[in-house]
Amino acid sequence: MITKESIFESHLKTKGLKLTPQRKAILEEVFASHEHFDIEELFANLRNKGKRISRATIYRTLPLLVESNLIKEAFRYQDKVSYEHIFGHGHHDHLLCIKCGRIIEFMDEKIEELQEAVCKKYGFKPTEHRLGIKGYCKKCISHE
Amino acid sequence: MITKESIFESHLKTKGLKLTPQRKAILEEVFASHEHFDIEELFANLRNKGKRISRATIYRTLPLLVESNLIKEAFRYQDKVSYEHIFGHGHHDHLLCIKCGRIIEFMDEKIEELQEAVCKKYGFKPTEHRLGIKGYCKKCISHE
DNA sequence: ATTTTAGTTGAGAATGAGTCGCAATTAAAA
DNA sequence: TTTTAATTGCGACTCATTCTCAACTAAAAT
Repeated sequence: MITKESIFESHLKTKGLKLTPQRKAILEEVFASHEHFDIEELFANLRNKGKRISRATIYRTLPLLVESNLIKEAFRYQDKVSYEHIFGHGHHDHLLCIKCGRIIEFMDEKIEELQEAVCKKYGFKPTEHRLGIKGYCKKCISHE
Repeated sequence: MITKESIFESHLKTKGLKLTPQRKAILEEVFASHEHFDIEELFANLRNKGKRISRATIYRTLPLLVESNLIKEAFRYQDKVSYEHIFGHGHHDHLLCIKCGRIIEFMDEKIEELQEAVCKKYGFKPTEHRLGIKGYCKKCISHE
């Protein structure tokens, strides 16, 4: 069975790296919720569970999770990078409320196709794409 | 006649600010080429033309140009923010080659419409959207 | 004309996210 | 048991960006 642990471990193996307790703890914490998260939150959550893992280790581990295709950088908001899961989640884009910070995920197959078509037109081989729409969510419009 | 100067000046006026020589020089330099630029480049270009304007002033001025709707943040690449013109240029999105750094601008009316539709669906009032596709450009694919 | 008032600037200090060097630690392989 | 190589935490460091502040406009008020 393919689990996030097995994916992570095999990626580490290809780089001659080990699945240490710290890396395992970070992996678990990352997948402990389904929310977007940033590094500072992750650090704090680990602390709250008594895991004293240094920021440096977290900063070193997240790129490994990204390379493993388990998570990805989702967007930036107020100069912080937010990450989200890939494992167990389909691709989607984001609406981001600039007033309350709410994040709405959406997925539009037609938009995806059109993006493909654009790439084809320019002979471009995409590896990643990101569509982010900033504005005001329903609640924040009505409370204005 | 509406010029970038008049737009900038009237925006400044609404905030009780003045169009100083420094701000004017920055405005001109920003529009001196049609390329994307980052702050360090702008600073260097001004220096090369003998204008010794401090980084602080540039950092203070760019947000004013953004508020004036003359320029906008286009994308981030290697932790640098790239800006581009709005004045005199239609909206477009970007293909960014992660090998050679080439930027291809594109615009797809259909994608724009679909984004509008998504916003409508969620009762979301968009103020800005950004679609960036990273990958390999034509040249970099064939040279691999 | 002189003074007030308020915005502006440059220099450098301060901030803060992210990175790096290093000595101590761990664990697998020999 | 020894060797070897990866790993960790700490704190120093970097680098973009922001802030502070004293000196400097320039327009408005007197």
